[in-house]
Amino acid sequence: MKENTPTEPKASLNFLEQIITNDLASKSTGGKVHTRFPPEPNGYLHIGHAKSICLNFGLAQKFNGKCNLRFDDTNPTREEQEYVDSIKEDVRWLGFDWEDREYFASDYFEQLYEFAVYLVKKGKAYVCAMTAEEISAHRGTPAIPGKESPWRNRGVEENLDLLDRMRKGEFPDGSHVLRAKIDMGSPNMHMRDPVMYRIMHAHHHRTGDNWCIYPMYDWAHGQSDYIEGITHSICTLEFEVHRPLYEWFLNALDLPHLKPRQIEFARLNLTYTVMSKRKLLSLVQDKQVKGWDDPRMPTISGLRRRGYTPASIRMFADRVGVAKRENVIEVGLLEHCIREDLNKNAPRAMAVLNPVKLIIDNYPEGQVEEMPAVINPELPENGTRMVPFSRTLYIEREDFMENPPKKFFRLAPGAEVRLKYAYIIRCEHVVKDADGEISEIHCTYFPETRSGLPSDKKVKGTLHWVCPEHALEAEVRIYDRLFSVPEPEEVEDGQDFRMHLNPDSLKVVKAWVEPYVGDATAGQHYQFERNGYYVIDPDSKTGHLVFNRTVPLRDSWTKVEKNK
RNA sequence: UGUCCUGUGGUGUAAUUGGCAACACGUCUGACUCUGAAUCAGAAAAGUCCAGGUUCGACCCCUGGCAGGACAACCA
Repeated sequence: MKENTPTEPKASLNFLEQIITNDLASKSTGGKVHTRFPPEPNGYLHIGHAKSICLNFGLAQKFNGKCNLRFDDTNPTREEQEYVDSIKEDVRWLGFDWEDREYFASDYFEQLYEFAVYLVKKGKAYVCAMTAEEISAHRGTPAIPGKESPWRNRGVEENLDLLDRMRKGEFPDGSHVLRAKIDMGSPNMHMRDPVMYRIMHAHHHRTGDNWCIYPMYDWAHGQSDYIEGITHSICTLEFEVHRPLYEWFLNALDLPHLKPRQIEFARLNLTYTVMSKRKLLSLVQDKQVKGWDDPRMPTISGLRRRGYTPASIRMFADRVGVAKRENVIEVGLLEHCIREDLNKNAPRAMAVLNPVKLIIDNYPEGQVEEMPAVINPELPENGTRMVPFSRTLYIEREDFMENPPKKFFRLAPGAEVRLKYAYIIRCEHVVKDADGEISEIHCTYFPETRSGLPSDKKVKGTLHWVCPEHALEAEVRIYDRLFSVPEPEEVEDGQDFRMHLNPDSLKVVKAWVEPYVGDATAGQHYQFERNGYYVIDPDSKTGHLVFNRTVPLRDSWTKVEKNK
């Protein structure tokens, strides 16, 4: 089937594009742009990472450069192959290609070690035997300068020997570290002799037991960027204070080639959402959600299962923009992006989620008509599907009111509406059960108003419907926002963000859907007309359809009602 | 009582570098409609954190405040 692919030109440049444009003009990066997306494989990617992925790969695309995928795997105690796999799947799913440039910081361990030896020989690094607690105590606070380590002025030969023995495994964890010799009095904490290597006798997912010393982030990252020929190393704001250190290492190494430059941007925040890995993990562990790919999670795998498309997420990343100021994006924008994509591309179907029986008294018993229905009015060339119509139907319970308010365009005693793709009907009377609940709505139909026939008869409302005889039963999972307040992380001391969990974030209902969706497979999107966008969940099996609600249609009627 | 970063409609991002603020989402009207969707037309909404200064002219430059954020893992 044909699909709509939205593209939009962008006039002005964001601050990253401006920097790159200038660098290109001045040839300061050799006329090249080379970025990287550097996840640590210790968890699942979320929508915030998607922003970074779109930024890094997008910038490379826009300026005819390249973008690497690099796993920042310098801490063997937290990282696993499982995460490497999920990250690759997510980046690929988002639509980006790192070609053969799949790298791991752990590939550079040997090179990094040689760099470290160089710094030791230059007198710019030393082995320190203080405990973690002592180092911490000596470091001071942001407002109070630190004190120098007693080991700071050891000779080069001794440092070399100690470093060598650290690598060989002669020392237990925590007994020594290699530190850069910078300035314990620096107002920047990160410059107070930062740790470069720590001893960890741990098995690494890629290097196995080859190493028992592992580089710290600050020591590994910039040098990895350099090794890969990265020109613009784009990261989030919290690394801003690390930049002097990033540059210090690169300078101290007296490197022959072009040095990368670190540029920071403000991370994504979303209303009604938490984004920190720790908090997301706690939701999984406490079983508040069913896993990392629960459709309520802001993880890429969760959004995918929810029914978000790669195009919608890319569009979102484009529209939120990039800057250096803290921001909180309204989820409404994300929802708008998926609606825009799905409106243009998702086939329509009729589904009734909360049925009430409707009987057309003057329609021949036993007769079934196949009504042609447009698959997608935005893509008329995709044709029509046939929907069976009969004397007894299901319509949505909320589409009928015995005592309707004014401007209620739906069904009510004496009122006329169109059944979409079929006939105009008039409600004659209702039948109630013992509890006073409406069990049948009786109507008459006007044969000359059959869809497609010329008829002057006009009605204000159009209802969707389903024929119980032919409809398929389905499980529908109606998802809503996971949190009930815009900023769930804003809690008072002693309170927990989980107090803001939305108790109604998932409702499971039984529904009836028209037959033509029957042979669709997991991941297929639909618009249930007048209701919302849905996607077939991987749990779906033949004979047991499962749909997830991605997002409801905009609804100005219930909005009007609510505002009363 | 340290260092660094950031302050533009409700939200986010612009203003081609000093020429009286634009776009998107949202909101509100109205049109159209066999989806109360989509689409189309229109409106309200900031005078750019504050106070000075430079200038014919400041969101943009200078000075001083104020507010918010980041930084004290052998995490990334």
